[in-house]
Amino acid sequence: MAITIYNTLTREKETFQPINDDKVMMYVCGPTVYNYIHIGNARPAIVFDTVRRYLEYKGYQVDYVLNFTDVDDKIINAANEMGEDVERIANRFIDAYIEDVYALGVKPATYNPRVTETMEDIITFIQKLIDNGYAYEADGDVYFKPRAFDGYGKLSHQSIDELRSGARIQIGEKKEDPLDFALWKKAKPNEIAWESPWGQGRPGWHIECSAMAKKYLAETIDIHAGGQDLTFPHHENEIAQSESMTGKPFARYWMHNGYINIDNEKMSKSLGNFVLTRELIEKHDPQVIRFFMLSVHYRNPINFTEELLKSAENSLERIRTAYHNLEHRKKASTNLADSNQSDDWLTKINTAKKQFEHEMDDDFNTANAISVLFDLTKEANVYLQAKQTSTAVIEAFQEMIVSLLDVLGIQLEEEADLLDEEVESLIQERNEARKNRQFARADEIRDELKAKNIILEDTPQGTRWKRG
RNA sequence: GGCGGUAUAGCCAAGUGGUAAGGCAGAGGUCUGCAAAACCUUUAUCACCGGUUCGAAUCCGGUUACCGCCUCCA
Repeated sequence: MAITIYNTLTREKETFQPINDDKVMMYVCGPTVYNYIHIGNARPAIVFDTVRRYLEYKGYQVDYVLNFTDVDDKIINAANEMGEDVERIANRFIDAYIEDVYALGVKPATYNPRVTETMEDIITFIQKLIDNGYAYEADGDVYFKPRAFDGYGKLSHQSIDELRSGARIQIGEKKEDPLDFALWKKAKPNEIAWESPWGQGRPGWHIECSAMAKKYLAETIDIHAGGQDLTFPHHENEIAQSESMTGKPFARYWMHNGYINIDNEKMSKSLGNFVLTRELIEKHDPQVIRFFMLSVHYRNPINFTEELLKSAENSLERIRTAYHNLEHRKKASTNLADSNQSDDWLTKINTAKKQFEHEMDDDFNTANAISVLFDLTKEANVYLQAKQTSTAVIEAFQEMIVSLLDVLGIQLEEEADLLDEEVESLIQERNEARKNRQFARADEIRDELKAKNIILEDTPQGTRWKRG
């Protein structure tokens, strides 16, 4: 079955058909690097990484571009406040971004272009827009004229006149029309700047994405993604710039993720309720954070609370436990079990795979895909109740769990480390005690180990342990 | 004012015409020396009103509440 994607441009789910049969060109708007990222920034990173992983799972080669906005007003302000130069600040927070996001299981992008490294292309791009009559220079600034572009408003589904009547648009002194937006900003004295045909200055915010997508991908790309709030004006402006420049559609599918609220309130700096990703990672397993984010459809809002995160942790633990119980049982398994019966289970496992794909095909419905994982977990647990199990079936369960979790970007912990001799011998001693029905001593040992964070579980196949 | 979103059990969350997935939490049971893990059972007519339909959480109209974008913002 084909993948369908909800396209903001058409407001419909559409069958995904990339320009090239086996390759996908995907562009995701990255961060402006003037601070550590909060969990709202982490959501698109996780969500679109999952989209990318699924596309790869389906056999596509994905060229994934995520840009860093490493020069703009906010960074310049931050630099002034901190008394550092723009480049240092940007580098520091780019490193921090990469650290945070990799901890959350996000794969490295194919390209991470930076504005400061794309200056030539940006300037060429702007010049072409001026030459073609879509933009004009005014005292060292360059502005784009949305009215010159026919399709302006098609992404956010606003008519240009309604936008105009929006009371908050202010007329800049140099703009010919209040809707015009900056492609190039003249440098203030002593401000970081680049040489251009219009004098010293730096790019406006929107032009970088148009230039980078073209440079690293193509004039028409497959998927362009970002947070919901970028729809207007950022993405609308990108479309205007790119399509004015090339005369071709900019992106075929536009994807936008929903917001995160904190305790049912919008996360905002003025409310002081934003949660930095790195602080959260210090306190919580990043895999749990990722699992939590994916437990809601990417277009819906997520409410974040510690309680909900705890609930997600318990949920994920169920899958992990099943995996580890399979691992423990594998040692006692043989391949002598009735093969017909095994085939039934292998069929069930394969059905789960198909179901998982079906859900992911449907606009990356990770919430439902996760429920399929729970179904698979349940099947595995039921299977483990059998007196005799087949190694092949156990391994098939494990492989499927691992491979589906991998699509979601979640890895199970590595093989549990070995216990030291002292603990081993305590477990031995406890088993002896149990054999001799000395339960008081047995329980004592169990409590003792529990205090060391080692939890014992007795099964018909022997005692298994895990870290608490 | 324009555009859009959301309202489903104690909590979270899927579900765009056919009689409510899944998870967490709770209760009862099975298994266990006791636990743990697991399994079984158990908890909803889907914000409200009206309409279309043999049939609607799902379509249409209206109401209410909350939220987002229209200005930097994931």
